Amino acid sequence: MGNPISGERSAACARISKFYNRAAWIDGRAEEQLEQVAGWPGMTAVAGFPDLHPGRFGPVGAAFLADRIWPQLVGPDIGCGMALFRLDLPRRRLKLDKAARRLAVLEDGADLHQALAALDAAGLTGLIGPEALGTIGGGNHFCEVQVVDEVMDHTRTDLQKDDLCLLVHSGSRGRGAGIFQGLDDSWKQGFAAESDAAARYLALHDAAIRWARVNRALIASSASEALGCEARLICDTVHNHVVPHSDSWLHRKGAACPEGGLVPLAGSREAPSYLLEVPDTVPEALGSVSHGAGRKYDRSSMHGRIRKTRSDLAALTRTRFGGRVICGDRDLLLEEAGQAYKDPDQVLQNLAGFGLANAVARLLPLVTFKTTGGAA
DNA sequence: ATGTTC
Repeated sequence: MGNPISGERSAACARISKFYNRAAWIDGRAEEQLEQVAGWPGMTAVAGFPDLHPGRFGPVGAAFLADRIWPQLVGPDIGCGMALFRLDLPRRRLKLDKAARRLAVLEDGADLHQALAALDAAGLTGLIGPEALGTIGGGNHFCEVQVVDEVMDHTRTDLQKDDLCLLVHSGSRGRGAGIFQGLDDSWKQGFAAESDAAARYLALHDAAIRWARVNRALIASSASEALGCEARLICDTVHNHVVPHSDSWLHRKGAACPEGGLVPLAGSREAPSYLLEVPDTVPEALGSVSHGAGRKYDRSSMHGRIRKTRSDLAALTRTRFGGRVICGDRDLLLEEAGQAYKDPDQVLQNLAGFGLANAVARLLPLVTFKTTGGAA
């Protein structure tokens, strides 16, 4: 990665706060990245969370406070986030294989009329189009039916054990990536807060954020319609964005911004997810918290960790909870295997230990939808 | 991450 300003030595390193202990699985390269970014010009504070892992331009699972805007600390998927919905479908009415088949409608995206109406309601008409709206995308994105396994704090939710939920992880699809790639090279040194380049970036960024929220809502709408029920939003939290924060700019990269004091923490297809309450009482955490378990192993290394026989790959489509995984892309199926991710219970233990979050509910995966198609 | 693509 390296400091993007060659030759310029930063006067001082930002304050670095690490919210994990020795028991946490942290890749040394991610910590090196955290320390390097802390030395970038104008950086005043950085926070690393227990899901920390290496990224392209800096670590993922971290928040960065600076006097300028660094688009690479938001990354290409501007507006990516996790939205959790409650489904008004009794668990006994969910047939896993039938649900798995019906969720294939997500491959098509949203109905065009519905998409245009949703964009209009979000004030995006004329700013950003409906193409790919309602689609999940690739990588770590998914739409997952989950069941509430236990409610730990009934004061923060009306969820009950055995309720069904939908967790949607998606972002701005090609929009954010296009915005990032379309920037002139001056982004490599950060945008001065008052510059025209910053204003142009922020306008596009804000539209991508809103588009990504609409995208998650439409994914949930399509999924719940396919399952014959309705989805009610619990919270929708963004984890890739830059926002004003105490006279500076707060960058979140794989670090969630709570909504109504709540955040979903995604586990994996082989591990629980959690609904967290975030008291926001630790200023060094920069109003942020983990959005998931975090990768343990990078994508390429997963190809050497799992055998690719027909039966080994078939085993990846069933989970230890008896759940289903729909992923017609063989590479993606193993790159996103449960073992590629850290233990969410360990992540939660660290967050709770530092006073950043408490578990409200534990949810188990039942149907993890990625894609029907892809590589043969 | 990606209207990515050997």
